[in-house]
Amino acid sequence: MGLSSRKKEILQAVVTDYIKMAQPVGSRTISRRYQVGLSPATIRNDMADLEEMGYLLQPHTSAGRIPTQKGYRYYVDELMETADLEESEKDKIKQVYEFEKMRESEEIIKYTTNLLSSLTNYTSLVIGPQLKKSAFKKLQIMPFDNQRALLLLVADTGFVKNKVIHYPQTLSSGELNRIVSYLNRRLEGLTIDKLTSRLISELRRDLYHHIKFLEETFTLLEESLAEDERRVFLGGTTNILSQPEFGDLEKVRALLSLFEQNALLANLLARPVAGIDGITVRIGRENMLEEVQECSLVIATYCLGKEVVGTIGVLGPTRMEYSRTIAILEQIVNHLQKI
Amino acid sequence: MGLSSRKKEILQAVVTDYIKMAQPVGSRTISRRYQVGLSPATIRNDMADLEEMGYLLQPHTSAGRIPTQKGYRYYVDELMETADLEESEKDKIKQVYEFEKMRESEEIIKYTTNLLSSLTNYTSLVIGPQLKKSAFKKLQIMPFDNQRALLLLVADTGFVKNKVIHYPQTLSSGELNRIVSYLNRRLEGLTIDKLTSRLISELRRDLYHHIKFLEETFTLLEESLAEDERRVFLGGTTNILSQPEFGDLEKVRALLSLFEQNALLANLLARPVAGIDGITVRIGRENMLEEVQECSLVIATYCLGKEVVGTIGVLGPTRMEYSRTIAILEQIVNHLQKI
DNA sequence: GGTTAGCACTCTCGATGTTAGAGTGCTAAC
DNA sequence: GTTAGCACTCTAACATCGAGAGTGCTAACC
Repeated sequence: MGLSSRKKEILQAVVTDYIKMAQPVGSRTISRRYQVGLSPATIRNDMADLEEMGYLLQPHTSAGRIPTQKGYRYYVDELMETADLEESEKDKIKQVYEFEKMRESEEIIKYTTNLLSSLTNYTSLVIGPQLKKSAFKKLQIMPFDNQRALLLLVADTGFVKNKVIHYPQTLSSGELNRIVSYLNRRLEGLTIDKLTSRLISELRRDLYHHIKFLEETFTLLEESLAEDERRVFLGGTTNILSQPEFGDLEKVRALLSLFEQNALLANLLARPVAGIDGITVRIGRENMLEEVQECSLVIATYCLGKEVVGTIGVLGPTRMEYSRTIAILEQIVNHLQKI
Repeated sequence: MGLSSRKKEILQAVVTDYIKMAQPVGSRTISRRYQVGLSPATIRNDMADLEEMGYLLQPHTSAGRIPTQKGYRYYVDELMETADLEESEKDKIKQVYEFEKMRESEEIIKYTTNLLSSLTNYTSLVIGPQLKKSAFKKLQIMPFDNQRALLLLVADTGFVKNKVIHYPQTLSSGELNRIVSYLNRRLEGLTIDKLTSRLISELRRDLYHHIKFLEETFTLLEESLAEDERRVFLGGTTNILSQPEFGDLEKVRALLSLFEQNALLANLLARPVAGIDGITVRIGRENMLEEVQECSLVIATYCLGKEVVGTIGVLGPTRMEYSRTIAILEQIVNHLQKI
């Protein structure tokens, strides 16, 4: 892609201006607003070339140009300068995580979504640390009456899953205790994702006379795995409505109903092929879902220790302030890693 | 309000037709579509009267009439006929609750919101059984290491609240156990809303050397109270977008951002002065929040035993299918009560 | 007196026409 | 290779117009 340095400059100017103004940018605008020292006519020639190469397009014959998705991609990969956040913004981030330091993880996630959406003015998506990756700590059964009991599953990261289960009246409390302590012995210290169906059927064999009762227990375990993976927290879903590209109610509808479908969202955030600094940018049609083909998604993953534990992303129009968004994500991930 | 029976008939026709068609209804339409046996001219006269009395209004001089909020109120209170649901709809409701019978309460709530919004095509709001009203079952502390522990609060309805707390290293495990069992003894069987600040300070006095540590425990208790009361589950938030009255993006924005604010929503559903069958209808400006002054809210409460435990509501345009919505709510509440 | 037919009037909505402005592409000069 | 000039194109905004729907009023009718 050997773009001449002048073409790069012009492309950069177009993208920058369009991101800021949300309006097709013409040759005159560039020559006035950016110190390229070129006349509109020259710029026009280069813009015509850039259009032919697929980086720009004209909404109609006599309008300015707007970047294509290819244009944004080139901008993100090659032209974009890294942004600096204002001190006040850095402080804001810092405060949130200092103030909320000792809260449980769901709280942290919620605060993160809010923070992220309010800083970026786009929609934020956060997937928390996965139960999957944390180690099994304890399983406990707490009887209510002689039919129902509360089943608790505790992970060493402080996660708790709970479920009301039914158990056979024939089961004596001594027997129950033996089963529970047996399960605890077998599961001790395992990370949850080791709890495969193989292990489960092994356990089931060992405890075969209580199958029905245990079934519910295992169901909970399996469910927590599946469910946990999919739970996406959203923030600032309305922010995206103030973007001029969403003047159309149909698009809004499509997007909002996507927001109601956790499974799809989880998919959207999944498999980020790490780019620079572990941040991935997906522009328009690079996203698989049709509803967001006019949107861009900036995704970061954060780690505790070595494992990737969470994903955090920002969804905005393709005309997104990429560099700023990336800077904000980096800051936030930094703070999250410390917890 | 002595409306002549003919005027009632006409008012009813206007409301019914407008609810179905979403278009101002004229005198000709009424005389054709409804068998009142009157000429348009007569109807016009009565409509002019109804307008003067404040039940109808004209969007502009030469359009048909639409009901005012006063008109809807009169319709709901006096004219509306109770609707019957289709068998298939009743079945749908039945199936959901049979299939999900044994699930935990959060699941039930989620399924209810979905069911309700899909049946009505409006937005559904559900507040679950309040932790407040359930009885304290057990408090448990599970140490992770010598600084942090997991605090579990279990209610007899199967609710679990959990929090990671920090505790002083100086605290021996024997002492910890004594404290926990002391708290359990004191709290046994109390409903959570009895756990007032008076009781807390009493407990605090008794255990004054461990104040700092316990502080976090009590904070959790108090938080669960407050938080729990506010948690509103939403369903079908996008449904409302397909209503013609929300063609305006600004209204949509206002409404959707309201949906993000749980506290406001909880307030909206609060203090329903029970009407017929425990169902309350709030039309337009009868709602306190500005964002929903062009919406109507139909609220039902459901009970387990004697206490009111939950609230369930439907938010739609003032031009809502009141009778149908009420019928659906009644059905669902019936099923909920059985659980 | 209540009801109806007739008619002139009003207002909206969509289609059509017009204009100003922005931006282009091309050509010719620098 | 760059620039100035100019004719051309397209959109967005505004005004104009006619059709259609529905009204209010008046006068006739039962």
